[in-house]
This record gives sequence, structure tokens and C-alpha cells, in this order.
Amino acid sequence: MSTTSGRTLGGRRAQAARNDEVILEAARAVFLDDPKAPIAAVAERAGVGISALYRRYAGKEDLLRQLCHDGLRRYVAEAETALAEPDGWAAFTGFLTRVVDADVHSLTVHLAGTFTPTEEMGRDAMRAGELAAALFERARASGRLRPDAVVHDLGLLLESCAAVRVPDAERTGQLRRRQLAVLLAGLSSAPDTDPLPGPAPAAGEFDWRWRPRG
Amino acid sequence: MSTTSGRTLGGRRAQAARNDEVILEAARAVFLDDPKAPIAAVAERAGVGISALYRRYAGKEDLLRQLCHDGLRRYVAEAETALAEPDGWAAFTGFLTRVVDADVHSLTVHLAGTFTPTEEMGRDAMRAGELAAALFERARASGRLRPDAVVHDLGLLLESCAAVRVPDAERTGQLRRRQLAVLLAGLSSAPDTDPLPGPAPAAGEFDWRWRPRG
DNA sequence: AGCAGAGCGGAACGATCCGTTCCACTGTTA
DNA sequence: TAACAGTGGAACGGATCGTTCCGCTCTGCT
Repeated sequence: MSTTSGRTLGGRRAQAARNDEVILEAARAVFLDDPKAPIAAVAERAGVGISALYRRYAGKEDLLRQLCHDGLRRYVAEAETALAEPDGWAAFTGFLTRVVDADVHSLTVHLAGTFTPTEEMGRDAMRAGELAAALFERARASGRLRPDAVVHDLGLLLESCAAVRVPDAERTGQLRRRQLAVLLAGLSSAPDTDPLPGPAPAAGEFDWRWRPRG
Repeated sequence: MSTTSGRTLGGRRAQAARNDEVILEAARAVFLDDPKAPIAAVAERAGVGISALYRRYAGKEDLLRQLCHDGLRRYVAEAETALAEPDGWAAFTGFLTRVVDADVHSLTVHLAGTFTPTEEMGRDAMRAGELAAALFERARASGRLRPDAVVHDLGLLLESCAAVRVPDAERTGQLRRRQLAVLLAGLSSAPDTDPLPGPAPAAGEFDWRWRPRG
């Protein structure tokens, strides 16, 4: 049962290692559901005490930052995966579907402002923007995108999908996919549609959550 | 200057009557921006003291309920206006545009759960549903609606548009109109689009905010 | 002219919530 | 068996917010 320092560590160490994951998972679920949820809710959901949390993270802000950074990395990873897809339109829609499914938007944007971002997050965010732009350009090159759509329409799109929310998580996912389908149809090139109104969304219009604190 | 009880009441009475409107307007603006804003924020925005608020409303819940009810009535009024429009599709899009512009959705749905609704609100909500269904049916009859769209897709649509939000109010309005245009294009009948995925949104799936309290 | 009181501003109060700290306890390791 | 990493959860202190309350002003009436 007890190994000195072997591969399968048992007892306390094992539980500690397990708690690492359990806590992160609980935090993800809780803050996805309510970005302003108290720390105690995370502990309760994880089935651990509050100490187990504060042993791993310096404070709430730390946990939030890590969670948000994870979401950002996930976004980047999905974008890179999508760029490997040969068909530009399929890459575009596949990327959006996976990002919406993973609820990455709630993890990143809705948690913004609750912590001071690190420099690395800034770099990752920039990279995320570049990758999204690349995906968008390939989608445009495929000819299936309506000409007056712009990259930053993705911000609107993701915000919209993240806003769809019902008590049941699985049903939420279904409804978001439906919403995404409508939006993609709306962004597809169609011969007889009116041009999109107003100044198109521009760079920096969706970063405002990051600027101040709170 | 001083009239006993004449038409144009001056002085204190006049300011009181003016405050009635100023307070409602401020409350609208503040709670539209943040549904959980403190009462004090409303008073500050209105440029009055807290007493001026509590003289008019029994408490926060009272104010919220009235505000929400106003939004609901506006929704019904816009729907009735739209039904007078002969062209079914124009009635449909015009209705949605006006509802999105007025940010009625934030006033109704996002305030739900913060107060116990009155019976009259229940009746108005039911009427709102009927009117929306009528508008939707006329839009369908116009043939410009994709066949697999359902009435309750309107819930998704409104939620999406309300989710679009940037610090500047006017810009928010522009972006919402753009988003609405994309969504309407997506809901329009197009020959080559894939069918919408998943079970369509059903009755009662968007009432959940009304059910509990808090 | 003078008074009663409507209307008001804003300080103060009490309740609630939440992040963080702290301490006692438990099982493990040496 | 001694030291300690890991933990649960009570307790603390600060912040927030709804509501009350008191003193003031200005008005409408006598």
C-alpha cells in the first residue's frame, strides 16, 4: 500500500494529486455557471475544504487567472487544429463549433476584469487573434463567406452563443449549436441579401473588459 | 409663479412631478447597464437623494417590478404596431428591430427573478407570447422564413442581441443591429442551407428565470 | 406673516456576503 | 514515535447594500 516514492503514490499524496484535478474541474464548472461565484462554492462542489484551495492558489484572483489562461490556451489549440484542416470553410465552422462547445468564451471574456492579466496571457491573446484572423481569411478565400463580414464579427458571434443559457447544461449545448448554425447561415454568402448595416466591428472593440479592473 | 391648484403647478410640486420621470429614466438606464446595481446608483444618476426614491416605491423590488412591467408593455405595444403592417416579413423584422433597439429584452428577462411577478404581468406575458406567435406565423406565411425555424427561436435571437454590449451605448445599438441582420439572414429561407441542428427550442424553455426567486 | 407639512438629502444602521486566515486534527513518512 | 504535509471548517474583518431616520427647505394655505 505505501510506496516510499514509487510511481503509484498512495494515501495522502494520491488524494492531493487527485484534488488538484478535482478542484480545477469544480472551479471550471462553478465559474462557468456564475463568474462571480464565491470561492466556497468551488470548494463545496469539489467536495473539499477551503484549505485545499488556498494551499494551491494564492487567492481567488490566482485561480481565476489560471482558469482564464487555460481557456485561452484551449482557444489557441483549437485554432491550430483547425488550421490543419484543408478546407477553409470546414476549418472555420469546425473551429467555431468546438470553441462554442467548450464554452471557451465564458472562461475568457466573462472572467476578464476580475484579475490582472500576466504578460504571457497578453502574448497568448495576441496569438489567438492572429490565428482567428488566419482562419477567417481562409474562410473568406473559400468564397462561402459573405463579402461584408469582418474578422471581428467573430466576437459578436461568440458572445451571442455564450449568451444562450438554460439550466440544463446539455440542452444549453444543443441550443448553442442551433444558434451557431443560424449565425453561420447568416454569415454565408447569399445572392439576394442586403448588406450588413452600420460600421463593422473593429479591432479593440471587444478588449474593453480587459482594460480596467473589476 | 404660485398657482393654488392650477394646470402648471410650480415649485415643489413641479419638481416632484419631474422627479417621477427623472427617477424612472435613471432606473431604466442603470438597471439596463447592470441588473444588480444598487439603489443608490439610481439615485445618484437621477441626481436626487435616496429618500426621493423611497417616497415613490416601497422598495427595490417594487421599482424593479414596475420597470420590468413597463418593458413588457412596450413589447406588447410594438407587437401590436407591427401587426398593423400589411407585409408579414416587414412586420416581423420591424418588430424585432424596434424591440432590440429599445433593449426590451434586458428590461424583462434580465430583471426576472429579482422580484415576485404580479398576476397582471403574467397575463401580459401570455399576451406577448401570443402576439409574437402571430407575427411569426405571418412571417412564415410570407415564405421568406426558413421552414425549420420555430417561434421560440425568437428567444434565442433576442437573447443574442441583448448580449452584444460595449461601453458606448450608441455603438452597442449599431452592433446589435448588425447582429440582428446576420441572424435574420440566417433565418431567411435559402435554397442550399443545411437544416438547423438539434431539437428546436420549445415552449417554456425560456421561462425558467421566472420560476424561482433570486 | 406665519405655520404645518410635503418633499428631500444623505448619514447611519443592520444584515448579508465573501475572501482570507487560523487552528485543530489526521494519516503518512522517516 | 516524532515531525509534518495536507486538510476541514469555524471565525474574522472588510465591503456592500437595502432600508430607516433625522433635520432641513421651501411651499401652500390660513
